[in-house]
Amino acid sequence: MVNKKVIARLSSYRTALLRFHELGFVKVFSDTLAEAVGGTSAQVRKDFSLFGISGNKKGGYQTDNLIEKLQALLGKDRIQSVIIAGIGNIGTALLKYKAFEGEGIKIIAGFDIDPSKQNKKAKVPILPLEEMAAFVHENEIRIGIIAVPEVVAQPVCDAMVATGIQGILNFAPLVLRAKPDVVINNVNLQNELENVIYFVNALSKRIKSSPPNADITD
Amino acid sequence: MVNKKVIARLSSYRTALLRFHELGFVKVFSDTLAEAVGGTSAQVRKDFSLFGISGNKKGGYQTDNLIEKLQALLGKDRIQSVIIAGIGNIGTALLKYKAFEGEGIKIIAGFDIDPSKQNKKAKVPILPLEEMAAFVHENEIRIGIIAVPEVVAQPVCDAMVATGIQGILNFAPLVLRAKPDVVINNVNLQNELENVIYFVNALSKRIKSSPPNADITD
DNA sequence: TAGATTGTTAATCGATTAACAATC
DNA sequence: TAGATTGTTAATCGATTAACAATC
Repeated sequence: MVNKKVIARLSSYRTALLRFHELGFVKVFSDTLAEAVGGTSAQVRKDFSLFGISGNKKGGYQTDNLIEKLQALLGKDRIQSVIIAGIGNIGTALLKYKAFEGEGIKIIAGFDIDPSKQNKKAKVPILPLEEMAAFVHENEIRIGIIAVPEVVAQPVCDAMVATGIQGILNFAPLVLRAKPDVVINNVNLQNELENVIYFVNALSKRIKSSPPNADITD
Repeated sequence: MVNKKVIARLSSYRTALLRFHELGFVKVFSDTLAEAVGGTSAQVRKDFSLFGISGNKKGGYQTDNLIEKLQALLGKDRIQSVIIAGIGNIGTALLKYKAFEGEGIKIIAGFDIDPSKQNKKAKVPILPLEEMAAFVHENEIRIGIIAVPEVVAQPVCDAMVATGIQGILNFAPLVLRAKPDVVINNVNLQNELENVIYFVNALSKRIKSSPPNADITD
């Protein structure tokens, strides 16, 4: 059963492995990797076997080989070109986000209705929304980021899907709907912060009142 | 068992309910709410019962009463003051993020080592990191956001925890460690995008090759 | 009242972990 | 070889859903 959580762990393994590789580790054990990401060795092995990744019965896993396989699974073996709709606060931050560059993620164009934000000549051109379809076709883009205001997020999503985009990372604070063969990952910054707020409150209440309660899990 | 996922659903219920309230709904059924957030009615009722929220055996739930209870649980019944460390791309975006304002989340100060970013006189002052402890104490801040570069994220986290901050929303691309009574929510933008990339690839491969496979779940 | 909906228990489903045979 | 580690199966754990008695 491959779900979001498994893939998130794969990302974590990869990050840890890059560090191990940097440190000169030629091989790595499920145990070591588990400790690095805060999991169990059984889960590490299970996850790998799910993707047909195997190690050596005694010698663990070859670090570079393992990294390569994870890179391929996560699409890190080539540059991923994406577009972004909405050049506001979040959109601008993502456009300039350094960490994406080193990770093979390239935002190759932005789209916004506001003419004052448009700039066809910039290194990363900012274009009017109407040009999105043509751009997506011409550049064979499959993935888009939505960072527009809430009220226009669903129509912008519909427009993206209409161009043939297959995956969307959404920062607008609502759950976008699309046909089932489009992958949508909703990141809601308010909700993430609300989550922290809830558990901080719950924890401090617990200290004040009596019943100890270790129920807060992920 | 209260975990992150339950609280995330509470946030979703709240958003849906605000819309229903706007539309003039006085009461709402578990069924309606479930449909709005893409869940089941049983789960809605289960979630509520977990927090001692009850409705009427026939009449469903009172919309305004329900909203109020969720607000209180999610800390929306008062202004939540937070600070942010790292005034780079992400940090700046969050500082200006409109959606926070309307949601009772107030970033009341930023911290950065770069003197060119500091500005004690701004409406939201940007201060040197060394002043964080004093500021946190003076203003009784319990929640911080980390948006600093990866290499300094853990030390900044340690510094925050040392000031007494109890909850952290982390955007640096690594899993922060802290003592167990500190709540940490890691949001890794690269990983979120990697997730989309993986499923887009997996989906397109599936179309090309034969075995249909509905295994991609959340 | 009859019908509809809640609240909760029991059943199911899925994900994680423990355990151990295979084997390098 | 002896010891250690993988790969996988079975056991456990936890979360979701189905079902239904209570009841408005």
